[in-house]
Amino acid sequence: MAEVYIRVAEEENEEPMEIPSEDDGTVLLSTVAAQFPGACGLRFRSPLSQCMRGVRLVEGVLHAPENGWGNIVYVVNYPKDNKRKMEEIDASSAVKMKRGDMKTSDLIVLGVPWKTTEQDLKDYFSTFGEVIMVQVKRDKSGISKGFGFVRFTEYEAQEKVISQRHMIDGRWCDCKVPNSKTGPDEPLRSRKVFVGRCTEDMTTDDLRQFFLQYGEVTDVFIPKPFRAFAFVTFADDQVAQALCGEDLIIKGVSVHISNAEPKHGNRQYDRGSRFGNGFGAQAFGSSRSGLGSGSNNSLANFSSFSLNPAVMAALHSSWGMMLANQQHTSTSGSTSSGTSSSRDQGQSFSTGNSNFGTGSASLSWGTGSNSATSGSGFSSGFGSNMDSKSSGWGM
DNA sequence: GTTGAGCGTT
Repeated sequence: MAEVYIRVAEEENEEPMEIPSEDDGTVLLSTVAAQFPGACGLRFRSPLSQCMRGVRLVEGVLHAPENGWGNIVYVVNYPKDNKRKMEEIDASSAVKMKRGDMKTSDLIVLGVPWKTTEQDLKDYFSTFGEVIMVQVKRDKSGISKGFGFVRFTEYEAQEKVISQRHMIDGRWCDCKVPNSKTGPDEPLRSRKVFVGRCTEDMTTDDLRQFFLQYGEVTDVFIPKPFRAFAFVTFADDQVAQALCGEDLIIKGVSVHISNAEPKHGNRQYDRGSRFGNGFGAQAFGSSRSGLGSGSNNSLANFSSFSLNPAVMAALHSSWGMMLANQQHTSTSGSTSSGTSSSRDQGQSFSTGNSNFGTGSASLSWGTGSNSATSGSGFSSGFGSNMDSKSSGWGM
């Protein structure tokens, strides 16, 4: 895929600047931020729905909408919904940059077919960047354990690889930073929430799209077979914590958000994980994102609210809306025949990304008449910057 | 029907 330029502007009708994509067609947030300091994302007006849509952002990489970047103008998102307070933002995003250390690490490759060799893995992953290590884990007799490791030279390649699934020798594989690497230096409080009362028609993409309005989503897990719950992991633990206790409406169904309990056998240290419901006078001690943390004493009174106001707005406005969306978006054939045991490496066809962007407005979440609801309680606290563009953050 | 799969020679 060749490098292209996408048009980006500070506001919808301002003069756009052309910004280069990467070779794989993605655009790095850092590239955007180089021209628009403090930028935290992009949005655009969907030609179909005429609503603003968020550009998918995974670990600093912006992914084109389903039909490519096209010729439309993308609008820069800033923390705190467009009101530039550059000094602060610059400082915090600088911190953020430094913190999200750009070093590569080994990635675990899960679900690798028994027959796949090191060479196969290397051949496959080399399309993303220079591969400096691959291994397939085997038992004493040389039989593959069904997972392996890969390491890239470029961090960009790593991020890209983590952000998608991989078809390797006929199976879908996931790549992640291995458990052994996460935790020690990365605080890793609960960035993950438990989503109870899910219905069977909620796909991982549905959940990802929905929760994107609150913050960057790094993982969605839906147990199979259907068990009426799911897990959603955010990039920012404060977003996750803020949602706990909420009842949110997804596809017309009320789901309940609570803390994800530590997975059995997962020795990640957790702390402060017993919130009953949402906003109890819990000081979220964590603060791994620059937003609203540190230095800004004027927010001290709101310490338990020290979130992105857009999250608050989104939380608040998510009450009465988003009913009416019961249409099942052609995701049939998903969980196909029999339960697959991992022993025989069976794999059900869990359709990857079916309903993104295009599919004629199947997802009208979070958009629409937000501003109508925002007249209530919170507006006093955060004032002007959330009324006109309440949906600007996520979608 | 409200708590997840699988995680590396040491």
